[in-house]
Amino acid sequence: MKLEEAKEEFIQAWGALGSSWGINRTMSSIHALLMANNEPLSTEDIMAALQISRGNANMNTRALIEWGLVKKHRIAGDRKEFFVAGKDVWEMARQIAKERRKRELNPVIESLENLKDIEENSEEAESFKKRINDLHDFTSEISGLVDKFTRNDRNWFYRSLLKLLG
Amino acid sequence: MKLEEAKEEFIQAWGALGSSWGINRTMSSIHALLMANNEPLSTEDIMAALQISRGNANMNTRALIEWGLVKKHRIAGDRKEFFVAGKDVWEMARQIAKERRKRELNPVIESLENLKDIEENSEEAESFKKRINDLHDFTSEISGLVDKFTRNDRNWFYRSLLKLLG
DNA sequence: TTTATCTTTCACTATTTATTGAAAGTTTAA
DNA sequence: TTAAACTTTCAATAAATAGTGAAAGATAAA
Repeated sequence: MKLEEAKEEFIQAWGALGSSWGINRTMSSIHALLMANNEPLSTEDIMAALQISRGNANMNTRALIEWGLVKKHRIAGDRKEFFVAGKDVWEMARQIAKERRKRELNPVIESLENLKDIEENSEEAESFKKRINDLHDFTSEISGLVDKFTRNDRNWFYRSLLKLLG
Repeated sequence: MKLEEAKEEFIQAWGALGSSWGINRTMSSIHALLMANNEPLSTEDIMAALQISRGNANMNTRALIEWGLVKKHRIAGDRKEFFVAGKDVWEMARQIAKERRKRELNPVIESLENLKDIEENSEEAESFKKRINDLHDFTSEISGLVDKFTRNDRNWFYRSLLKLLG
């Protein structure tokens, strides 16, 4: 397989993965494009490579920067902004986990906490309360795990993971 | 808070969580509705509770059954089909993890494997190969972890998790 | 300053995804 | 069988989401 061909297929696959995880296709394609290229790319490079508009390229590079997956990069003597993806896969995973925990897990946990004080005591109410409680315990544990993962250095998590995979 | 109010808020929250994870809102709302109600509900109950069409209710209950999150339930003397959600949160999480691994993680791993044989040896190609390799190692490890989680009984995973959280 | 270069915004448009509802299909009791 | 009760399908439509491009906003060299 040729390098360019491989890059394209990778951009394709990564874009598809993103979109099945609620991340827009262009955002993950840009991420893949930057991962596939060692050198920093400008907005225009991205526009050309993915055949997208300036506005779209701009919005999505900014989103990637917000997610901590991409950094701006200045090249001396050039006024353009360039972009590079982080090179460490574990660091990338940590950033994604961190963001998703903040954006999605935390609101649900909060919401479940609010649901705990139901005034009724019927059998139906008790059974509902139990489920909400189980769900709360579960999500809190997952949240704790993700927190450990995002806080600690990757070696710590890696060792634990290996132990777990045993 | 009143029970009915709590149920509605729960359906709301669960629906929102689903849609930020690439699962359609109706599907997760139905799941939440069934989790919130101990008794089996019919398609018509679901239509009425969520104000959705018959076709939509049917498609999404079927999807939930495919995902292993909901079961059909027959009530003696009634020709309708009724639906119930599984009661165990860990079992639910396992089913979801299992499905998503199959649908999303596995195709990416396969795709990354295909990208491994690049004929070029330039510095650029080598760097790309390394990233693909790292990504492959990472996703394979995650896949292995998810596999353990979905295969083993929950006590095993629970113990490991506690160790990890420890 | 001014002006050229680059970035951001946002109303509009296009695309994708979800939903409807009516018709076709299936099942079961009589 | 037949017919009522129920389920499924799918073309049409609606809703949600993503993308465009031109204009406005920055920024920095001259």
